[in-house]
Amino acid sequence: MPSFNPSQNLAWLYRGTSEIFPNQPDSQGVDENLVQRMAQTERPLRVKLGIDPTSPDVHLGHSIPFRKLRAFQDAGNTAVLIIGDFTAQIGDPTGRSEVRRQLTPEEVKENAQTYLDQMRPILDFETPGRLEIRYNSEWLKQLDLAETLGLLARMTVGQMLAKEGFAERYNQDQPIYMHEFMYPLMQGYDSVVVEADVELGGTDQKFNIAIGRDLQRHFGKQPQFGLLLPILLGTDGVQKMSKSLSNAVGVSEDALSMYSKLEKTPDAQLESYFELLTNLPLNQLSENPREQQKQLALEVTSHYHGKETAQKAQATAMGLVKGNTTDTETVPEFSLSEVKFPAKLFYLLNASDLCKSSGEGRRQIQGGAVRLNGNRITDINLTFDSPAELDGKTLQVGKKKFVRLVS
RNA sequence: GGGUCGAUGUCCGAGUGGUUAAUGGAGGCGGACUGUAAAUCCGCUGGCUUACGCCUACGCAGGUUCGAAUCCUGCUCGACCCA
Repeated sequence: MPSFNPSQNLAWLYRGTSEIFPNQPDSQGVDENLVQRMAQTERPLRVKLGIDPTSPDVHLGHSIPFRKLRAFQDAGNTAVLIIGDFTAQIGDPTGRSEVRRQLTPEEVKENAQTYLDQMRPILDFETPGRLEIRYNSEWLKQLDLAETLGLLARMTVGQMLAKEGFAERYNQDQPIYMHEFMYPLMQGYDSVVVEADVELGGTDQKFNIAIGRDLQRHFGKQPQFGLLLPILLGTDGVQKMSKSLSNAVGVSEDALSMYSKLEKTPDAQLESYFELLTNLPLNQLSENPREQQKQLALEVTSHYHGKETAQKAQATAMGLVKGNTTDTETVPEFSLSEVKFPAKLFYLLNASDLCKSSGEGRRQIQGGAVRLNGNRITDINLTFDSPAELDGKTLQVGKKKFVRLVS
């Protein structure tokens, strides 16, 4: 049973929350005031979060609703995680998404598993009754045409076209396929089936979550609350965090690169990163932005790698900047055994993934970005005859990409 | 179903027979500066371990030409208008 008490500190609920709806703080109604719903419901609330199993790469942006979900778990509620294996075929039409390839059940399962593994540091998987995982193909696959039409009949074309993603695409003369209109309805139907009390999502999910409420009412269920969380901006501080925009910090990245990326968080981004990615009290942060960057990087890296590793990463990162290549414990290794010698330097850059192509490797060398053990190298044709020449040395591109060469 | 227009590199967008990986912008990467931030300035921004060379590129497939992203034919896809 939830041990919720309205008088207790609700900071965990509101921290980093963009909007809760419906929201009538003065109301005693369990359908209008989430606090009342929590207080008056004699069972754990069912808090729903849907995930898209198309890409198994999870970054800090994805972690935000999970962190909130964890907070609900800790308050005694049940996290209902929906794996959107059926909806994944369509894709949420917020962007310019198109028809997607249907994933095989095996792929879905594998992606979902990978996804969950990466969320392990965040979510409570252990406590009985705190986590429920469902695949939405379980019920969506069963819908027949009559039922589907019933769902479609809940919405007008005008309402659909008012949705953010659709409106933009419509105005930009981009194609919108009929079946994409089904996405919000299917997501809403998920809420009906799992009897969600609360659905978490980014602010871009408001429309979909609202439809969930409509459908729940239509099917005679108690409507859910929507709890919206801000979309995390990427490390560029401009666009939302996304792997394809290469401004993301992956939750499964090694400690050093995670630390290094977060350490250069733009000043303007610091506060929201602290608010959304840590539990640190915001009024106790250092005044100095440089110190804040370090604190943030250390804190978040600790979540995923443990405090000790995070501290080592910090020490290594600070050392590497100064050209110190001795304390390289947390620097990823690259084995020279797969390389054919003699080997050109630019080839090594490519092979070790420091550069995306050997062409880029050449350019980086020309641009003065490449260092070996801290010494800048500008000779494009530099060639090494044997692994022995390189064993134990640190190869670096730019300020944050390092690799330790081992034979 | 008919008509009109359109499809170019990560994105936007020039180019409408001829040195050319293809103007420009954005973004990205790198350098200087700095606080591994911002701002600013500068450079790079298809691929290839044998690089004054080879390969792949302007929706797809053919064709015309010494030569095409640019011309022709067919196809695919999109937008708009008409039905």
